[in-house]
Amino acid sequence: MKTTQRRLPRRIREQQMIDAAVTAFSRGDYHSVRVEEIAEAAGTSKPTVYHYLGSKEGIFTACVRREGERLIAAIREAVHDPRAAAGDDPLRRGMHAFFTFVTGNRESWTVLYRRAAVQGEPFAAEASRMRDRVMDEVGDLITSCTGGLLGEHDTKDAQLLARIAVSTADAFADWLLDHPEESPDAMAGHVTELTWSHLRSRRTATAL
Amino acid sequence: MKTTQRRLPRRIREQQMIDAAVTAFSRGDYHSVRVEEIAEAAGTSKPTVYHYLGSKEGIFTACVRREGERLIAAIREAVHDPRAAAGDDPLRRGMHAFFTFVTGNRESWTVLYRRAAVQGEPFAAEASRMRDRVMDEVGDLITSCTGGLLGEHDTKDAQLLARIAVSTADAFADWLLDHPEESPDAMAGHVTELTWSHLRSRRTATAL
Amino acid sequence: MKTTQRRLPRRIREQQMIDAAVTAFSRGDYHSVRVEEIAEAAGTSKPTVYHYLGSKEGIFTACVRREGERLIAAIREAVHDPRAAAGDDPLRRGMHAFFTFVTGNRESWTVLYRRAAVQGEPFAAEASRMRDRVMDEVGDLITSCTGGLLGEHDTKDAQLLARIAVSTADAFADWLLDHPEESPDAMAGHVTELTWSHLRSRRTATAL
Amino acid sequence: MKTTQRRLPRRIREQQMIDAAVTAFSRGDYHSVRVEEIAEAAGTSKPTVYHYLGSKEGIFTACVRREGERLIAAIREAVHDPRAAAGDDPLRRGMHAFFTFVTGNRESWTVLYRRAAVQGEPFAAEASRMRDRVMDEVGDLITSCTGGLLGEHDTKDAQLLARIAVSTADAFADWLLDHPEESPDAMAGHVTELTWSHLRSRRTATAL
DNA sequence: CATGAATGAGGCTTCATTCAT
DNA sequence: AATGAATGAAGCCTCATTCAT
Repeated sequence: MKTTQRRLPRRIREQQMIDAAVTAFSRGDYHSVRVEEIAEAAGTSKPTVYHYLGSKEGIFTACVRREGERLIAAIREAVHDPRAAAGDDPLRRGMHAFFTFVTGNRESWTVLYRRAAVQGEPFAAEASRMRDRVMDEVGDLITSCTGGLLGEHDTKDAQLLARIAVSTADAFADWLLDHPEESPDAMAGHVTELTWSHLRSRRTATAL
Repeated sequence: MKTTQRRLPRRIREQQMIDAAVTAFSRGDYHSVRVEEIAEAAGTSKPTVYHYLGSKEGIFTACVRREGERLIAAIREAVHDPRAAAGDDPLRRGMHAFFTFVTGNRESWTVLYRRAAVQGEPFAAEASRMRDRVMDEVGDLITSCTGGLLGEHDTKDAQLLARIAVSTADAFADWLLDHPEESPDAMAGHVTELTWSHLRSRRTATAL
Repeated sequence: MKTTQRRLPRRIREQQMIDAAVTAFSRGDYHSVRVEEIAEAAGTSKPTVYHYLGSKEGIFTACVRREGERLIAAIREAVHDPRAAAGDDPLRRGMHAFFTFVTGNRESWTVLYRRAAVQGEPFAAEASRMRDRVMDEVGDLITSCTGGLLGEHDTKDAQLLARIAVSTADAFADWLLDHPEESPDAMAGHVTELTWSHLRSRRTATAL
Repeated sequence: MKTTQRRLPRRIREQQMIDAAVTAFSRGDYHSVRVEEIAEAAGTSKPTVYHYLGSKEGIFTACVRREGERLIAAIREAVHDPRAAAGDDPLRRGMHAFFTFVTGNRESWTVLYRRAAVQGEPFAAEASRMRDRVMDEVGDLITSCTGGLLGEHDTKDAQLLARIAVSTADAFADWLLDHPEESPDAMAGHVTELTWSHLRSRRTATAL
């Protein structure tokens, strides 16, 4: 029984396409993905995909944009969550949301983080930009939650810490894949812990 | 005037080809690299490349193998360096060698670490194997240098720490690209520092 | 704000479509024109265009037919113009009308004269037929206005002269594009002049 | 029996390709020609065509260039022919060579003269340039052979006359296709005759 | 050893055309 | 009357790979 409908409104089809594309691009390099496989997975044909998303690069860009925005939104919502307990740590909440996204949306994360690291290919430009925006978001999170802790070079230090946090989260997420017995929540705690620990060690060091 | 010689002995030509290929594969996906461009960069023609390395996959495999072995050898040599001072920390020396390789051989590292992260492509198998061997090497390094510190789950914990160390090193190396004012040596120290710090924090935690 | 009206009577919409199509077909080959662009320029959608004109070939045919008839009608009206002065030369009037059309309706003329010169394409059949009808019209004009001047092979000679007149008019029209300082009227006079001059020279030549 | 050889030197294959392409482009619009048909007609495969000529546009450009140069060379050789009789008219010789080319190389002429008249397509740029060069060549021919006859606006007038001569030759050549009984030589004579007759009529007119 | 010549296979993209509403 | 949705078919171009010299 095919559940995929014929004749869907554009908005829905477009999302299905991006869903399929995220999966495809997470599985292999940009160049190893064939547009046809995306079309089939989305229950349509190549021409429709081109009609909506313009080009293979357009497909990729749409993926990166949608998933990047989702991740950033997830972090922000967690940080500003009005239901959070009063004494709760916003940095912890933000990092938790971040790690939850990274582990719970492997495919999105792979596209965002891994596929951006290619030089000189036009399709990588958007990915690279989005990668930076994500890094900045985490950096801002750290900055805004640790005022004063970092000393003079706040922004720069926060950026480096953000990179470390992100790559650590990535390593943890990878680890989870091979070790399903571990609890993601515990892992999330550790990412936050490590970040805090780095922060504390910065207090004594004049510069990293 | 071409400086590349005609009629070189096989071993030399092969190395030139692999040099060219590492550069090429570091610049973009496996699929975005054309065999012809490798041949040209190596100062030969396509048929010769095929004669020596067999296929595109063979070229890639040769790259991964050579660079992987070089990295592993570099770590081992540093750890067992007979010229090292008596009180010197072997873990520190090993991590330093590792980080030195990662930053000093960007192209090799990119091929080794980034191009391996693709599923379902035959060419990725060797890379994935080599990636694991590198992780294991770092894991062994940690294990052998911290006997007792990690508690019961020594090996497993060491592996996780190795992953974090490697991904952190990768993040630092990236950071260096955007911040040339930082000293690679200082960064190397920090990678080691962070690893140690994680190790210490493990002593108190019941399980990661 | 779209100025094109929705829900127009069929005849009007059809004319708008043909207008748009003539413009489109004058700009490039038959094959370089997309039906969608015609639909858009006509303020409708593709299905409507198909509903009215049947197929791309149908669109092209409609253009050729309409513009061809317009040109022929223009010549005839000029020749038989009841308001023309008594001693006026009908050949001159006809040639003038012809040239006026050619320069004043560049797009129509381009479709009629240039797009017909393709072999083996079904869409060219109608254009070719219309091209011949136009030639014949000019040939008839010459024949009917110069009875006796041409000698025995009247019709054949008139046809050749018609071809020369037409291609000369085309050359003049092209020339006008690059030299806006020239007056179309003067050019029209010259086309007629040249035709007359050829006619006179035929009188003495035994055979062209 | 296939006469086409496998494994030909590049220079030869390239010429065969251009031969095939001229034929193909003369038969229909640029867009109606498929690269594969050119490859087949040249006894090769598409990739080889692309390897040598780069792109469809490159194929077209190569045709226009080669045939244009041939035509221009033919005119020049005829004009400067050292074997020509002393009292012979160079204009007549040049026009004869021109007309001989136009009728004897229908396909080349069609590509040069007809396929250039498309706006806004990149492939037409070279054709347009070559078309102009041919016109200029004929214009120069007229100028250099009629010093003083044209009055003050020599160059401009010569250009207009060149256009008329060319379009007339085109009309004659077309006519010959439908009337094989006519002698090309006689036609060539008429083209020259008409050009001279126009020239003479210019002597009295102050400006065309 | 070395390479110029050649191609099968496959991917991106476009377009005329139809359907269902 | 009108159109948003959808696609089969086809064309341009690239690339890994093989021969024959």
